[in-house]
This record gives sequence, C-alpha cells and structure tokens, in this order.
Amino acid sequence: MIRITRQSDYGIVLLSQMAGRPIEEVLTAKDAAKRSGLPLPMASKILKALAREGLLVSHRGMRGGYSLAVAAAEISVGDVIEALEGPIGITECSYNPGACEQEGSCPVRSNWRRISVAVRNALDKIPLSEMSSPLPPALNSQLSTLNVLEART
Amino acid sequence: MIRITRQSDYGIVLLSQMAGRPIEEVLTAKDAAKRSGLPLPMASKILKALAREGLLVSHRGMRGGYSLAVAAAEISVGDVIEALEGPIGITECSYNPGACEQEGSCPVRSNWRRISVAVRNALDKIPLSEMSSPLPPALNSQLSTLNVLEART
DNA sequence: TGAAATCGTACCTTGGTGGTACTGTTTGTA
DNA sequence: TACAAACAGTACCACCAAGGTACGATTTCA
Repeated sequence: MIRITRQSDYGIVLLSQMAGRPIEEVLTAKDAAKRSGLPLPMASKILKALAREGLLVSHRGMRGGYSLAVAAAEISVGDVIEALEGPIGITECSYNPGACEQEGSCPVRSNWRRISVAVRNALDKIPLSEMSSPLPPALNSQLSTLNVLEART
Repeated sequence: MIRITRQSDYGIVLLSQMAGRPIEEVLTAKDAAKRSGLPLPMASKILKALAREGLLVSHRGMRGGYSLAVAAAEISVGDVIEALEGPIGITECSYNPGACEQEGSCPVRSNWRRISVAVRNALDKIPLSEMSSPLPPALNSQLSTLNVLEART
C-alpha cells in the first residue's frame, strides 16, 4: 500500500511537536501525549523506541522526560521512519537480499532497488522542522531533487 | 513500511513479461505463471484483477488467455499498483479523509498529502516497458521530475 | 523514604495479506 | 453435439505483523 505504519506517523507528529521548542527542553511522555492527542501508552512506547534509536534523550526519575538528541533540523523524516520500522524498501527484495527465490532471474528487481533508494533519499532530505509548517518553504526544492541517478547502492 | 503488497509486485512482473511482446499476443494464465515463476492460482487471481481493472483483456474459452489492453508504454507502475490495491497514500489520511480524528488539528497532514501525491506522480511516470530493462534509459529523467510543486490536489 | 517518571517485557486482539479450492461459464474443436 | 480448455466468481483458511494495553522494575529527586 506504500504506507508507513501508524507508529511512524505518530512518531513524526510527536517529534514535530518538540521541534519548535528549545532543544534542551524536557517533555514528559504524558505531556507529549496530550499535545499530540495520543493515548499515553502509545506515545510512551514510541518515545521509548525513539530514545533507544538515539533520536531522543531520556531523563529518568522525577522531573524526567524526553528531549531532542539533536536539533530538529538535523533529523529527517526518513530517520524517524527508519528508526521505528527498519530499512525503507518498496519491495521486500529492495533491502533484504535472499528473501525471494526468483531473485536471480527477476527482471524488475534492480529497478525497485533504485526507486526505493530514491524515495529514501527524498525522505532523508525533509527535516522534521519542515513537517509541522503548513506551507514548508524548502520542502519543494528538497523533494524535487529526487533522482535515481543518485540511487547507486 | 512503505512497501507495496506482494500482489502488486507479482502483477508488475507478470505484466513486464508481456510488455516485450506484440500487444495482440494472447497468453494463458498457465504460461504467464510458468514464465514468472509464480504458482498458477496466484497468477490467475492477479491476472483476473488486472483484467477487471481494464489493464488486460481476457479471452475466454479454448485458446483463450490474456492480452494487454493497451501498449506497455502506456501503462505505468502507478497504474498497476492502484489497480491492485487502490489509491496510493503514504498515510491513511492522505487519501481517506475522515479516517483520523486528529485531522483538523494535525500539523503534518498537509505535508503527507503532498509527499504522497509526489510519489504517486513519480510512479505514474515509469512505464511498464522500462521496468524489465536492466538499465532503463528514461527512468532516471522520469523520476527526477518528482516535485511536490505539482502535487496540488 | 516516597513520589514521579522512564524502562523492559509480555500479552492480547484484529485485520490484512498470501495462498488454496471449488464450482460455474464461455468457447473452440473433434 | 459433446468434450475439453480456459477464464470468472466466490468462498475459505492460516499466518503474521501491527495496534494497543498492562504491569512490575528501576532510577532520580525532593
């Protein structure tokens, strides 16, 4: 369906909420959930995963919470998706060699790889800081550079 | 996971097999399955769906089979995916308004829509006839035009 | 010492996907 | 006219990943 998981979707919303604030600001899972309109357990699960992958820093104990590990402009949409659901690939064989028996004789495999890499590159060029703005200034030029010529593996 | 279904994948392989041959050539489901290395029931199911969506023409009875409805160059990868799994959208809300309660207040929705449309446009510009060639000549330039500026709904 | 918060893990449910089977219908040919 | 080849339609099942929830352990600060 060419669709990301809901967790990735939520993750991007959660991070976008934090993107507009000072990098050192610590936000509790409860607050983040409330602001994003998500149930607490769900938000908590996602924040935890993002911390494990190094996109967030967790602060335990009282007055703890989560803060951005790096500036929002340094985190891309592709980073978030990859952190929450692993490598990006339009088809199974795009990133998991050996998964398909027809691999050797498949006529379309190499092109799927290139398309996947192109999409991945495009998502990598969209910073989180742009996702929350209604009319992102640079998004257009970012995406317009999508080109499979760069999609060499 | 930003992945197409296996059915779409198979569908593109099946159609690519037929793409290199004369448009009026009729191929039985059995032959198509054998050439693509797919189990017959699976191939049959997919060919049937493609015929229902107008990408193939079915010929019933003895010496029947399937043939391309239009030239392979006229069919895009996006067409096949949309025929087999419905509208393309990176997120649920990209094509299904009302599915998400947060829709009104969601800060990232409009950008997902634009990204989805851009991807869709890109896939629409890749003709089937290119997918089976190992070094597609025009694929690069096709994909490089991916630009959300065109992604007005 | 207790409260607030994350951490880790385990669990359940559901829906979509992949895959199979069977029966009906059409059409050409012997 | 009957048979065989091929598609059409539908129904069914199994599996797995995803969505979502719960709970006890651990850390830290006041």
